[in-house]
Amino acid sequence: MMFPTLDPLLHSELRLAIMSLLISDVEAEFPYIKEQTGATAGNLSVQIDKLAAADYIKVEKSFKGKKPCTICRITPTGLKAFEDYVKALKSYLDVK
Amino acid sequence: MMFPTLDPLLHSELRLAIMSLLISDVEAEFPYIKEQTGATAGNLSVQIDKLAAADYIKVEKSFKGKKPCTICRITPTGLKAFEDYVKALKSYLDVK
DNA sequence: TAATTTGGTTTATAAAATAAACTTCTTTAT
DNA sequence: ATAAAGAAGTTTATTTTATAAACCAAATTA
Repeated sequence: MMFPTLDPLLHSELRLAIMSLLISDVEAEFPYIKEQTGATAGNLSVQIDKLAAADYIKVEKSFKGKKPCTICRITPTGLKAFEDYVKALKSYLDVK
Repeated sequence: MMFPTLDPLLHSELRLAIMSLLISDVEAEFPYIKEQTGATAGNLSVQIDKLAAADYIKVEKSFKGKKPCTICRITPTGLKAFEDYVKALKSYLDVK
């Protein structure tokens, strides 16, 4: 096949946005990701779980004062996957 | 929202591959697209229909000798959509 | 003439995305 | 002190999408 497969975990608008954020921001809290992506909390929760299950991100739960706080960070695996995804996408986009 | 929405019609591996082919090749026959994308005929047929329904491509059916022949071409609408999609994607990928 | 191949379409199933409903705890207002 | 509202998520249900399997008609090959 001339087109490489696109990692289905990354080929999703919301998950890609999450990863994109985590690459530039190093770490981000749930509400911040929610605000930046415009996603609903439910959708975001589900997609974060999927990324975490694949070890693309790490999720750390703690308390900020009395409130629960969920922090996400990208992993080396996730970074590699993102880079590979971008590379693969280029085969589709660099049409010349 | 800081991430633009990605046209769901294009944010699909197979449909994107089809569009990518049609941009470089101007026109392509069903079996050629099938071979280049590695898709099954059924899947390809469905996805071509969706692109045609949105007027992203035009499908022309004829006969080549005795055999049916399905030719696909991208439309100006499709080209515009593809360009917009690429532009939108860059917001996700150009992480710096 | 029977089996196989070509060129597809239609239908059914599996997987994914998304939203709606719910939970727990906190803060604010009465 | 208590009720209402808000924050921070999770769980579950629904819808959509992708994909494969089954099918069909005509042509070719054995």
